[in-house]
Amino acid sequence: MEKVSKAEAKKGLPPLPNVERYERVVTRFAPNPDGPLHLGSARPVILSHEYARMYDGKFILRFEDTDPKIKRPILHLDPDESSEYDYIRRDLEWLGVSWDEEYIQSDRIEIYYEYARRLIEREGGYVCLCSRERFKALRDSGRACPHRSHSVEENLRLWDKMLSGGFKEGEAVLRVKTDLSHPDPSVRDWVAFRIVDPNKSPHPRPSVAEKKFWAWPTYNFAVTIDDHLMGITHILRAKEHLTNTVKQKFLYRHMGWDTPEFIHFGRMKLEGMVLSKSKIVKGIREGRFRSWDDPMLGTLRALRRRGIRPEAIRDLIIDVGVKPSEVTVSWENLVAANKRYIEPVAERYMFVRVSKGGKPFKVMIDGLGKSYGQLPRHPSYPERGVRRIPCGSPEFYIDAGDVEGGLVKPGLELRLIGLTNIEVASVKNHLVKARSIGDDPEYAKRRGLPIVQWVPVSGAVPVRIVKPGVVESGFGDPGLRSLKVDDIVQFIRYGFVRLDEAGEELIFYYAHE
RNA sequence: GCUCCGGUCGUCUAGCCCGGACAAGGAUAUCGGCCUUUCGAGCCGACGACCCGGGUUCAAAUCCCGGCCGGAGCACCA
Repeated sequence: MEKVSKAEAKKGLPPLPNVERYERVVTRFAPNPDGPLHLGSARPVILSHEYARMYDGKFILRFEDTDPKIKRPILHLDPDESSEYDYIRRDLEWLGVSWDEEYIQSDRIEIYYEYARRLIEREGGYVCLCSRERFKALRDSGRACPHRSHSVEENLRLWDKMLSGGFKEGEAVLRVKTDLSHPDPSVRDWVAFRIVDPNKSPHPRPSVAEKKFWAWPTYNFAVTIDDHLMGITHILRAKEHLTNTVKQKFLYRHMGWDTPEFIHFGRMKLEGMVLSKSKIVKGIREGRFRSWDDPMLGTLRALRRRGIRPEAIRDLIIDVGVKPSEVTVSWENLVAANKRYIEPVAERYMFVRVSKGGKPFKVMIDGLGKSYGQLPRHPSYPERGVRRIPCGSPEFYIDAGDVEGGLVKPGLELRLIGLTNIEVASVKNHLVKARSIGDDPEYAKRRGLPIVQWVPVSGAVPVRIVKPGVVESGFGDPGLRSLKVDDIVQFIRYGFVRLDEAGEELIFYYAHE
């Protein structure tokens, strides 16, 4: 009860500006489907979705796949995906985000063509035949290119030629008239459509490729048309889009449309995590990462595999809010948010590591008068009961770190949690001899004995734990056999882990302490 | 280089628009205590910040100017 209310007590988002101007708040998330989502992309998702929810509005998912050449969309990431771009949908669903409408821009090319025509007719755009270099030279000195003064008729004729494949790549573009003296040269008459040869660079989606489009809208054009057509009222995006907003406002003006509210926030990085798509691709190719869900990565699927809960990510993003400055969230902040969710549900198990060389440390206990140990499933919730851990013989594996760290030495006393107190007699070649000195936990407490975890040799379960950059091996207690894949448990004195694969050996992914 | 935008405890954040009850609040981390058959969780306490310099004002974290530092953009990418 306490913990739940604490997680929910997280402060909400600040109000959105000018909500009263609109009948209903409409937000959207518009990813380029060229890779799975990561923590950075989760920010616009969560924020947009959360605001839509907060105002009982509408949330739209829109795939922006209008570049078949440079940022080629990826259709599938996993073999079992039935439909195109499913990996994005899965990431969103995992995050707990649901959308009211979904669009794919490559299905809407003809719509953009229609609005391009209108733009030309409203004298807001023109077909430019300058080479890239020539236009740049003119633009940088604030001069118009000769095509800017073409008549509407001439522009329409050239536009049709663009559509019908009459121009090769680079020979013509459709430009939006802006301000030739705008301080930012990239704003001056920006490109709305370019030519992409459908034979050389077919769109990855077969249904689109077969239409053989020659003219492709740029991001700024397609976004503006769609945002208007879909009735988006509040656009939340990273501040890398600041100049895009400037550019898009010219198009809104040409078309006679009201502009929505633009809200820009800084980038969000996660300390020590690789988020950059290009770095991930490079790392996978070079073999430094196993795949898109390598535990070193900040992709959502990597975090999920490690046992990070989507609720924690949501809390974190809402806590960070919409500030325009860049933030680097520390891993500890995420861990703290995550613990709030997993600590109350994670049952306790025991795991011991073997030594570096792969050999386990074994302790043989003289005078152990019992055949099982006992551990509460969760110490804070005794009502969940206790687990009996049978031990056929008085032989146990103990953690290599405890022995190597000096906790286990002749003459020293310690307590095997939930089992017994012992006095160590000797330590030789990975074999510890000890004798039981009673089971009383009060004794251990009074004497301040170190309390360590253990695993009975009979029934010990081989365990591997994948951590960022390393894999640790050891044994887990027999109770582990009843776990299912995806279960998150706590290994006592080790940390939280998620069961990833259950075979003869159990493979866990490490979350955090 | 040019054009924008930012700088509050180690980290994240509230406050800044509309100066005063802010000798700056919360979270997390750290340290100490309590509790506990985990070095977990919980509870209590401690530590800890307004980038710097000027100006305006009775009064500045809040307004103005300069500097420094950081970020984003400068594509026929999204």
